[in-house]
Amino acid sequence: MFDNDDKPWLEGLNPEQLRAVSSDARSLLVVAGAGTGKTKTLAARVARLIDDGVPPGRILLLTFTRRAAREMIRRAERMVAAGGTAIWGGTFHAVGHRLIRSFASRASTLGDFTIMDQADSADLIGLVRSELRLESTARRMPQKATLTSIYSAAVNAAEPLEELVPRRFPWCEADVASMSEIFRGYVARKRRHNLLDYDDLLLYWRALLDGHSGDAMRDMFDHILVDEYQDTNALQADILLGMRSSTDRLMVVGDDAQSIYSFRSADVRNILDFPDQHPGCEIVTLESNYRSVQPILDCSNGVIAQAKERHTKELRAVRSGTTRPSLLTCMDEAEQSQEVCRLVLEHLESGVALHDQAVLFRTGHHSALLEVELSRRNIPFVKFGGLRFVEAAHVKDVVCMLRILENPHDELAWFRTLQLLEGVGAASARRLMSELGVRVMGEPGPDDDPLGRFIAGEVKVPKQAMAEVGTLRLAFAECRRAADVASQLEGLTGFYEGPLERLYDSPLARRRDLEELAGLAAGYESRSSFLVDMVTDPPAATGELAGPPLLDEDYLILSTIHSAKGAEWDVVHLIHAADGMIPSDMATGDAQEIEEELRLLYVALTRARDYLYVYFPLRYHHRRMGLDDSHSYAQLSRFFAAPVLESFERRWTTAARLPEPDTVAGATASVDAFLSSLWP
DNA sequence: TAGTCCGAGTTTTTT
DNA sequence: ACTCGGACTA
Repeated sequence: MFDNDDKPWLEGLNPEQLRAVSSDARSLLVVAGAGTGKTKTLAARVARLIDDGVPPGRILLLTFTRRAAREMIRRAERMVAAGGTAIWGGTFHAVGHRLIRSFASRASTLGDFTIMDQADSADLIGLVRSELRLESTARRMPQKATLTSIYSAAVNAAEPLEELVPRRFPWCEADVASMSEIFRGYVARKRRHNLLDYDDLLLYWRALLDGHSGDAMRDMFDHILVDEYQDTNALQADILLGMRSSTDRLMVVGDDAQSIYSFRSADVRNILDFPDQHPGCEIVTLESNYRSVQPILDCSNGVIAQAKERHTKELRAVRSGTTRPSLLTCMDEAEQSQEVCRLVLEHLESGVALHDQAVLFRTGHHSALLEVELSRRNIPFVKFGGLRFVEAAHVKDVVCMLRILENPHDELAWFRTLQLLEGVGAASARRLMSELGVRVMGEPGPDDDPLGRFIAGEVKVPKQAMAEVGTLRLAFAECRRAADVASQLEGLTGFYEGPLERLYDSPLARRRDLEELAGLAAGYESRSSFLVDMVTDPPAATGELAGPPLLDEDYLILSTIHSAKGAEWDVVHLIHAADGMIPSDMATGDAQEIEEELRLLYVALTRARDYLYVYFPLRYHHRRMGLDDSHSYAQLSRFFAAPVLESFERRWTTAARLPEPDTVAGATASVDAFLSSLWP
C-alpha cells in the first residue's frame, strides 16, 4: 500500500506509531511510555506533513528544551527534503518570546523589552523588598530566591497566594501579606522598565491571543505538536487552547508516569484531561519499548507499580537481553565514587564509549565527590543540570555589560556593572545611574544616551574608582565600534580582569568560563540574539573540558535526573539510592510529593539500554573530607521494596559487608537525626 | 558610604 | 555550607 522508497519516514514504524504519524484527527493524544519511540514518531510525523505539502513554516513544534526541538527537526529533515521556511521549534518560552517580539512591538504596546532570567527576577524582588523596608517588622522575610519561586508558582498555577503558600510553602505562611505587597511592587517595576520575566513570556502570549493579534497568531500554523505534555502547566494548556483555529491539527505526546516538574506547576491533569478539553480527540498508546532489555523493564515496571495514581501501562521489551540490573551496596560515598569509576572504565574497555554511559543523581551537588574522583583519574566528563553556567556570578557580570550595550536603560544591568568598580557600592551606583539618565524607557529624558555620557566621562566618580572607570569607559567605547559580539566580549573581559581578581576566588576557573562564553558568542551574528538565547536557551552543560578543541574527545555524562529526561544511554549508573536522597528529604512532605519522587526514580531507571547499576552508600560522613570519622548509617531508598529488589542482582563491596545487619536496620532514626540537624 | 565581621536562618529539581 | 542583613569601622 505504501512505497517505502518514496516515503522514508515510514521506515520501521510499528502499527501504533504509524497511526500516530498518519492520523488526521483534529486533536491527537499519544500516550508514549519510556523508550517507545516517541521522538522517532514525532520526527516522522513532521516529515510526513512536509511530504504532504505543509509548508515547514506553518508547523509549530513545542518541546521541553531547545535541544529536543533541534534533534527532532534534524531527524525530520533527514527523512524529507525540507525547503523553504524553517519549522517553528522550541520551548513554550522561546516561541512565546518570538511571537511577542513580532506582535507586541508591531502593536507598540510593549516596545523594546529585555528578558530577565530567574536570578534577575530575584534581584529585582530583593530590590523591591529592601525599598519597602519590610525587614524592620518583627519577622524576617524569606530569601529573595524563595520569594521568586512563590511568585512564579502562583502565576503558573493561577493560584492565589492565600491558597498556594500554606500548601506548598508552609514555612512562609505568616508572610503572605508582605509578599503581596512586594509582588505588586515587582510587577509595577517590571512594567515601568519594560522588563519581562520567564512567566511574562507565557502571560503576554496568552494575553495577545485574547486581543487583536489573536486571529493573526492563530492563522500562522496548520499543525501544532507538543512534546512532554505531562510536564506542561495550566497556563501552557490555556495557551494551546487559545492557539487553536478552526482548521488546525494539534498533537500532544506524553507519559503521565514521567511527570516530574510539579515544582514548576506542571500538572498531570493536563494530559489526563486532554480528551475532555479537546472533544473528538484520538488516542494512541505506545507500549513497545525499543530501548531497554527486559530485566531493566521488569525493575522499572516494579517501581512504577507502587504509584497510586496512574494510567496502567506495562512496557514490553522489543530487544533481547538477559543481564539483570545491579544494586551495589558500598561502604560510603567515597567507595561509591571508586566503584562508579571502576565500572565506567570496565565498560569503556569492553567497547562502550564514555558518552554512551551516564551517571544520574537527584540533585546537582550529589555528584561533587564523584567529580573530584573523575578529575583525579583524568576521566573527562560533562555535567548537565545543577548550577547553570550562565547563573555563575562572573558570567552574569560580563553578560550584564553586554546588556547595557544592547539597552542603555537596563537598570539591573547598570546596577550590577557599576558595583563591579572598586569603591562603588549600591549607593554610588544609584547616584551614578540617575546622573547618567538611566530611566524608564519610552519616557522623554534630558539625554537619550546614558552610555554615551558614561563613555564621555560626564559623571563624578569616587576617587578610588577612577582607574577602573577609565578602563571600563575605553572598553565600552571600543565595543561601540566593534561589529560583532565576540570582539565586544573580548574588550569587556579585558576590563573585567581587575574586578574578577578582586571580587572572587579561583579566578582561573572563572577565566576559563569566560573563554567558554566567548566561544559561544562567536557563533552569533547579532548581540541581541546572543543575549536572548542566553536567557531562553542557555547552554545546558558545564564541564571540566578545557575548551572547544577537547569537545571531540570522548567524555562521560553526569546529569541530574531532571536533565536526563528524554535521553538514553547504554550504561546508566544511578548514585545515592538512599532514603533522604531519593526521595529527597526536601520532598517528603505529602503523598503527592513522594509520588513524584517515585516517578523521578522511574525516569532514571528507564534511561538505561543494556546495563543499569544502582549504588547505595551505607554511611554518610557528617563533614565531608573532615578529619574526624563521625558518620551515620543510611537506609536504602523506600522505593526499593521487596518485589523490586527481586529484579536486582545484589552485590556488596567487601568493606560494606562489615557492619552487622541490625546496625543497618536501625539506621533510619540516625539518618533522620543527622538530616534534621542540618536545618534545625 | 564601602567593605568587613557576625549571627541567624536556610528546602531540590528548570524555563 | 551557604546567603542575607545589620552593626561597625575606616
